[in-house]
Amino acid sequence: MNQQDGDEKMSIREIAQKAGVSVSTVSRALNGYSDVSMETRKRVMEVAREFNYFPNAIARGLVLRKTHMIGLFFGDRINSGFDDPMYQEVISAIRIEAGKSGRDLLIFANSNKELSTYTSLSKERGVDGVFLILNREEKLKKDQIRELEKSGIPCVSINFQLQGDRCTYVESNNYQGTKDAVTHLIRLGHKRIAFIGGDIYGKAGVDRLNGYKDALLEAGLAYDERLVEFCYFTNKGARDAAIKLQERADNITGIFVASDRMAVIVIDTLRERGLFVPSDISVVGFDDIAVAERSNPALTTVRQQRYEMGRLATEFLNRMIDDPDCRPEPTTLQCELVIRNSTASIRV
Amino acid sequence: MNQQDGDEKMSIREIAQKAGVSVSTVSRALNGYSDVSMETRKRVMEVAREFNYFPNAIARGLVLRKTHMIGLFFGDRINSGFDDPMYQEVISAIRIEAGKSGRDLLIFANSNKELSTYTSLSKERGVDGVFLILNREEKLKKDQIRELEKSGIPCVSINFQLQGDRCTYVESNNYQGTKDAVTHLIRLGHKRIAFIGGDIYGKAGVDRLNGYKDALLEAGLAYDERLVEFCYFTNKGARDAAIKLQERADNITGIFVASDRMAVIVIDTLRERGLFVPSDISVVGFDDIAVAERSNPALTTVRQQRYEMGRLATEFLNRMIDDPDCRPEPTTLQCELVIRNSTASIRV
DNA sequence: TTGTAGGCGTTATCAT
DNA sequence: ATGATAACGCCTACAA
Repeated sequence: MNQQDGDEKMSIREIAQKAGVSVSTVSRALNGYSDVSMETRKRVMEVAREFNYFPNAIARGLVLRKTHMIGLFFGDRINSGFDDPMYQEVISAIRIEAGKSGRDLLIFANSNKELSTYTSLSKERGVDGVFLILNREEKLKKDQIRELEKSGIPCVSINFQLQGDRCTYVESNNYQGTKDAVTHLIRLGHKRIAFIGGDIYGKAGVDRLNGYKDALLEAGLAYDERLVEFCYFTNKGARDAAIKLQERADNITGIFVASDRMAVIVIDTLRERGLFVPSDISVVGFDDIAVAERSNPALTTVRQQRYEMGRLATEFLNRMIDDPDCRPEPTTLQCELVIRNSTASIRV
Repeated sequence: MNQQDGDEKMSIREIAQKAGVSVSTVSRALNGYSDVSMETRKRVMEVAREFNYFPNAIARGLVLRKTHMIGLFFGDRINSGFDDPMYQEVISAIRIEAGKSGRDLLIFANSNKELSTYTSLSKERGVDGVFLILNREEKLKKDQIRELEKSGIPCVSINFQLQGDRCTYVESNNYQGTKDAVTHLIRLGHKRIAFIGGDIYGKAGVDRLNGYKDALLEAGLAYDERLVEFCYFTNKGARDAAIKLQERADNITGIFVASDRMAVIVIDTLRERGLFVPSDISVVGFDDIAVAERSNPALTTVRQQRYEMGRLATEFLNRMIDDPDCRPEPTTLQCELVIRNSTASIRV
């Protein structure tokens, strides 16, 4: 009705009409097929531009079975996804890298679908592939994960294991990172070193515990169960763990904590109880998020390559999407120990 | 081909067949229409569950013209979206609240579409509404924003103005927040107070500058242009601004900085130049992100209601999507001055 | 209460 | 080089 602007509904049909060609010719011209005359193509492109026409991605997705959308599953509010500074940067990298290859991101958010699974949700939305960024969910939703592994949907996870023909994962070297951290404490003269882990159910958790054990072993230090606590990456968990540890085992002089967020809470808790870091106790964290550098004392921690994790994960997913037979090897990224002021030589 | 599991393609047709009814009956049964017998409905639902059937959202979107997806436009890498801790929490809130009303989030990421606009991208994907979380883009992409305002697409922006029948926005009270911060400095005895703004082009920037000016005015202090600097919320910008200010105007004893991230850099820069906070200079930031509390000295700052911004924005967008005639009033949320250790009484 | 048929906007196949 | 036409999976008149 409106002859001024190319607004409102503009379908391929109107473009065809305005350009005086058939619908299929428009499609071919716009999609860069070769079997269309220069002249026609030019005219079609002009009309399309003039009326500000872009093909409807929904209709296209229906027939092509490809949406150029990548799905993103997060864990719960506290532990991952948008709310964890560590994963935020991974996601940010994913967004940028996925964008470079012409894809958008679909964040699965709908919480009214109790019966749905990762697989059914992915199929409903028709995403070309998915990222899994979870934490405790890997234990809680084991069945869903198995289903997804077998679904044939290209899938990459961060910091936990996924196995299947069309799955792979990118992780940090949690073993080495933890071992380096604990060895650092040992070199500073610490012998009673505690371990506060996030969880013990996934590969990452196990790797970290093993890194801790092996560091002790190599230094000829005995492994003592009473020095080990787990909590689900929550503030309260960290606090309780610190207290429990301190009540259960005295003369602890060093603590490895599985995340910077928890490490900071541990330091607060110790301080409340009259123990100062690093003069009384040394603390080393994990992740190297922004607060680590700024907190007081500045945190000694294990840096994960956040951007690279996201970049590589995206590269892997892209490859799997583009080639059905490709299954990139799971990859482990090195961590780097960043020494700041929360660790010090043991007092003599 | 596979008679064991309900995997692979399951369309409404197969369900209809298995249930011994027509396609339309399945559709009606699953969508809770009343004109279908209890018996039939039950059978259909059973078959659907058994074969793990969920209607394809793409096909559905095509015919219904509703995707239950909400689009999200971010600014560039540095300033907003996933990379700014302040906006991350807003986005997190959006995700949760949108999820409650049964919608998923589409993050526009594709960077190979130079010719596209917010409007064309939104129409292509068929999102039901969009959020705009920008910063400097509001200046750079003015035309696109105008187009979007007129497009009829429900749209809510955060911390900047949007006008149109189907647009609204949620902002912080940037004027009052800034005024409170500067007044706080004045009460501490400061008279030479500088202002480092993020930008001056949007309403938020202007409001903050006005808050600064009015605080001075009410205290009978003169406004001095040489005490005002702008930078685009970048680390380098903050650093340069601090240096410029210090070289241009001596005896500054207080600085208002438009974001915590910049405030922290300003403090670093001053320290490098032999000026200590708060003993030599008081600094107050904006946002109250996580580092503010932990940084050294802990930052006095203006807290924005991040979760509430996201929640309210989502509520507004939901309303506009559900009711074409609804246009929620733009809303301004109060800020709270959080006093910590980066501000102190002026030395006598 | 149920089935039939048309259409949502696009691409792909097959003619021409 | 171009044009009909049949999908893609679903919903919704309309008819029965």
